[in-house]
Formats: sequence, C-alpha cells, structure tokens
Amino acid sequence: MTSRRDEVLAAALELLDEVGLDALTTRKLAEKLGVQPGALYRHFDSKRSLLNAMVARLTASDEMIGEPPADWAGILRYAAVGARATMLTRRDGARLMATYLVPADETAQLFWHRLIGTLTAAGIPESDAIVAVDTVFAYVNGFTIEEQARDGHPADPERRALRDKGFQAGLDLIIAGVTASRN
Amino acid sequence: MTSRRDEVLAAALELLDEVGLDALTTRKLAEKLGVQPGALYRHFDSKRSLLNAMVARLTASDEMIGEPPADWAGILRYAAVGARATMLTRRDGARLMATYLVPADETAQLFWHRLIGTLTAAGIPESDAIVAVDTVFAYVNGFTIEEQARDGHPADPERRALRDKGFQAGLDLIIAGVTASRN
DNA sequence: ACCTGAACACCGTTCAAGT
DNA sequence: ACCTGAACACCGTTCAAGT
Repeated sequence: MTSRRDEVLAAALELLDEVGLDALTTRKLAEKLGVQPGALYRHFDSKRSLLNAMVARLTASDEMIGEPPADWAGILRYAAVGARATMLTRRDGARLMATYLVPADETAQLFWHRLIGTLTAAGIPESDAIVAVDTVFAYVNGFTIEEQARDGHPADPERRALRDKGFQAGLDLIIAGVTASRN
Repeated sequence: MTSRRDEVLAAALELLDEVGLDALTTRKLAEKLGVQPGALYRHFDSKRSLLNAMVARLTASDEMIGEPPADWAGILRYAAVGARATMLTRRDGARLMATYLVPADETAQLFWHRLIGTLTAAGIPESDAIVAVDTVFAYVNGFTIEEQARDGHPADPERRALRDKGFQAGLDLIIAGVTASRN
C-alpha cells in the first residue's frame, strides 16, 4: 500500500537526520535507496519538489498530543508548541519548513484560518487576531531555526529543557501582549 | 586603502543582490572579478568564511538613522527596526545573517549586552530583560526571513509598506507583553 | 512502473607554478 | 601579494534504452 514515492520520501527524511539539510543531496539519497541518481526523477520533478513533499509529510503527521484547551490563549500556545514540536522531530526541521512549505498548502491554510476563527470567536477583533497569529509563528520560526542551528540534532536533553523554558517565556510574553492590547 | 579582500567582499555583496543566496557560488564571484575560481582562496579559507565576512560587513555598516530614544521600549523598538533594516538592505539578508552570523562576533555580543543593560537600568529584572530581547530578535529573524522568501528583492514599495505595518504591529504586541509582565 | 547508463553543465577546493 | 592552470571529488538533471 505504500507507494514507491512514499518509500523515497521516508528515506529522504532519514537522510535528513543523518546529514542535515545542507548535505542532503539527490545522489546520496539515490545511493541510500540502491538506485541511480536519475531514477529519483520518476517520483519527483526536482529536488525542490522532493523537499516540498517532505514538508507536507511532516505537517501531515502533525499529531497533537493531549486535548486542545478551550480558551483562546491556551489554543494559541498549543498551536505554537505543536508547530515547534513538529520542527524538532527532524534535524534542520525549522529551516526546512520555513524554506519549503508551499504557501498554497491546504492543510496550512486551514490551520491558520481556524486559529484566527478561534480568536475572533473569543471576542478578539479580526485584525488583532491576524497580528497575534502571525507574530506567534514568526517567533516560532525564528526561535527554532536559531535553536537548531546552534544546538545541532539531536540536542542533548538538558539543553532542550533550557530551550523549552526560553521558548515558553517568549510565547507567554506575546500572549500577555495580546491580552494587554485587548483592554 | 581598500584591500583586495574588501573588493572581493564588495563584489560578493553585489552578486548576492543579483542572484540570491542559493545561487551565490564562488565560481560566479570569480567570474565577476575576472579571476580564476581558485584565486579566491588567497583571501578566504572557504565559502563559509566568505559568507561570515559578508555578515560582519553588513552588521558593521549598521548605521542607525535618527537618534535613539530614551525610554527602554523606544530603544528596543529602535534596535529591532534597525536589525530588520540591515537585513532588508540585501537580497536574502535575513537568511544570510541568521545562518552565517558568527556567534562569538564581538559587535553582536556588545550590542546584545548593551540592550540588556538598558532594560535593567529601566528597572526590568535581568531575566525578564533577556527574555524580552531574545523574543524580539527571534521575531525579527522569523518575520524577515519569511518576508524576503515571499516578496523577493527588491520588494515593491506597496508591499514593503504593508510588511512594515505588520512588523510594527507584532513588535508592539511583544513590547506590550513586556510592559504587562512588569506589573 | 521503475530503473540503468551515460552524459551535460555545473559546484567547492587544492596546489604547484608563474609574475 | 596575487593569480593561472589544471585537476579532484562532487552536484542536479535529462533521456534514451532496458525489464
């Protein structure tokens, strides 16, 4: 049931963890699959489309742990923590997702709209909700790209715990800003 | 008085604007300089060290326009706007700076410490000041990397004005969060 | 449907040798 | 001090041909 394309994708994600985004080459991927470099182009138009597919795969398997909270602040925090967790599942995951997430991605669009909807339903004006969501995700991207560049993969658990604390603190700051701007 | 090294650096920054970070190759740079590819290695150890030097050059010419404000919120805003302005001077400037800023860079270290000092002098506890500064710069990086990936270079003036407004709104949100967390 | 073989136009980097 | 010439081990991608 798993297509050859899916197997290639799985191998590509494994290779990403092994060598990192900058050293992820189509030729190494072909070697890992026991195949000639050109054979990959039966499954993907280009390296870029391969990387786009890897991102789609990551965001799709974006299983959130635990139940989503009911209040808007909890939901926003939950979404941010979930996005960061997805990025941290793979070496250079944040840079990969920031660079190769296709803007017209349905799942991402839907996700964004639902978040905005949640905040407006809680009484936040739509323009404020958009600013809040965009700010939070710019922060998540910036924070996690820098984190993975500095710490490598996998980061040792102590450093990870420290980064988690720093991330939460910044996230809380932004959420406090949203609350403050509401009055 | 300008060393050959400086000329190479200037050509590299020109080339960056012309082709973008991903297409910036040592061979194109050599051609632009009318020189064989190998000749560059008299001036730089590697492509990476070239890119590091380009970042250092950008951050050094980080002339701030106008006088810095006196209040901590103004100074934080001023620093964030200045960092973004520097990134926007070159195509892919944000990604370049996020990827190739050497962590031990003296200028960057000093800049960071002075900012923290300003906030603590204004009565903000040091741990809060660190969170505030780190959050703001993660935001600046994340926002501007995404902006340049989407808009290209140079961005047309209308889009730029729109991005500026969005950026300011997010920045104000974070600063409101710092203020709120102070009480 | 999937892969091979072979090629094409590129990369970053090294190093002896020239001026 | 700066550059040439030539090489080495790589890249992404195409395409006819095989099974």
